[in-house]
Amino acid sequence: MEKNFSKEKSCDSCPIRHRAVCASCEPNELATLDQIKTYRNYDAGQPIIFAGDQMPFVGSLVTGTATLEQMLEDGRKQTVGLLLPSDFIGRPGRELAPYDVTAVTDVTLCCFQKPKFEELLRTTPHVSQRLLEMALDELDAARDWMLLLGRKTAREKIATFIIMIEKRLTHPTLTRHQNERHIILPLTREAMSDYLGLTIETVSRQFSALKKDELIRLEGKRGVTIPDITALRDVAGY
Amino acid sequence: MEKNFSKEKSCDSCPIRHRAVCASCEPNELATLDQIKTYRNYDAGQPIIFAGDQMPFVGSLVTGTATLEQMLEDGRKQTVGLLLPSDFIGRPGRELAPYDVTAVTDVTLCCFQKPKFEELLRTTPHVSQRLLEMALDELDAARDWMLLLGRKTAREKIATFIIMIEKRLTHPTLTRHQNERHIILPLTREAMSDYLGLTIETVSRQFSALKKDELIRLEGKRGVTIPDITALRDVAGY
DNA sequence: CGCAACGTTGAGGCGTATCAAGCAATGTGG
DNA sequence: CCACATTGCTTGATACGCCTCAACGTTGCG
Repeated sequence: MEKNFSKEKSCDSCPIRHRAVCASCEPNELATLDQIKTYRNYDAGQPIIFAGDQMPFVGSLVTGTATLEQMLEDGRKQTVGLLLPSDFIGRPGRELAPYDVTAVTDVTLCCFQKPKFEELLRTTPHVSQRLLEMALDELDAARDWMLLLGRKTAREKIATFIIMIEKRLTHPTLTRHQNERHIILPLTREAMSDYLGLTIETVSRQFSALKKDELIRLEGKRGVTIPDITALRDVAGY
Repeated sequence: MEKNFSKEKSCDSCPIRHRAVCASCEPNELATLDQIKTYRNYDAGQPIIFAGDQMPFVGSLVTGTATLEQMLEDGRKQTVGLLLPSDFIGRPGRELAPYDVTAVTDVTLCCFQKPKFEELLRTTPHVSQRLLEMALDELDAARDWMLLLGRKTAREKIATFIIMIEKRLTHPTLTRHQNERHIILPLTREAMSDYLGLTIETVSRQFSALKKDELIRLEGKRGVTIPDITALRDVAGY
């Protein structure tokens, strides 16, 4: 498992350099960040943060996929955020973690000690502006997901999820045949069910139904080919 | 209907002075805000902003209640945010409104011209810090609502909603008998159903059921007495 | 091979949506 | 002041989508 990042890597070669919280930093600001950053690795399935615990750090997800999740006492679980490379983890100005964070694939984080990062926020407007921008984007994403959870059918939920993953994982430059797309799902059926407010069985059934209607093809457990993405977009209700 | 604010009111006597985006402003910063603010009034039911339209201003809700809502083509609607006094409306750095904003009671806004407010954000760290803080709070609220929409039963949804309204509207100083509370619902049954991802009929039935179980008493259409708020909290699943 | 983890499929039940009727409060015009 | 319409809410009967429980299939690994 050595596609992980070593502690010595510089920000210049960082794959999320231009999308993460550091995106709009000047070279000198980047140098400051460079000094206080540490990489951490987690294996698939490992917890990263527990809800209610002290948060030792904030940071950016560099590689892999993680989920933000919330539970009810009786075990019902809802995933409230999907963290992909460049997403920010943690909240400056708050002691305790509000949600569980779990690695769903192997994960590398670029972490900053919280007090030092908060200091930076006060002195580096580029960082605090970028963080506000990212927080507002996440707020929009959360609100879009509220429409899905509250009003969409199981079929629409699955279609919306596939479209969303395609949008976030596919490079816009690499267009294949006009409308065909191919993705590797970053989540298991169970993780998808927690994200979509469904059961694992319903997720499975809807994947089968979309396949039967030739809106998707399945390759193994994780691979999905979308022969006509506009057709799938119609099913998603945008 | 002259509980509305006149354009001449100063920030000193503003009811949301210490909770809104201006909360941590110094007197001189407040003076700047004072110069660029305008009050606007809307009647109950009136639209404030349409999704997709140019946003002419940003601002704070001073009095009344408004909703942020999103619609699917076929008319299904989901309320994605409840705006109460001190909440911020609009997003600096974005041209178009992402959601419809509707006044559900008579509403007064304290508006700032967008370009001038954005200028202020760059020059007044107290404002941008406060805005980040508020955005992160809203993000947490949206994520808590995702748990409700994705995993809670209709009964739990109604109980959670009542608890949430009680928390946001009741002054913490004014405690009545230990566990008894009284609220005036700011929303109609229909607006509640859109917020909770239910139908109006289900909302009505669950209110009746909670009443039958003596967890609430209903006074007219909008009044609710909660004889034992801890009991209701148990029903809400917190 | 045997087992564990993940996924699929089927049968039946439950909770909420849908459709429909009626009630209470409020407003309107003759 | 009364007939009538309107709006917001409640209640009932029925339908249906998703959940629950259960069995089975597939893949990967010790």
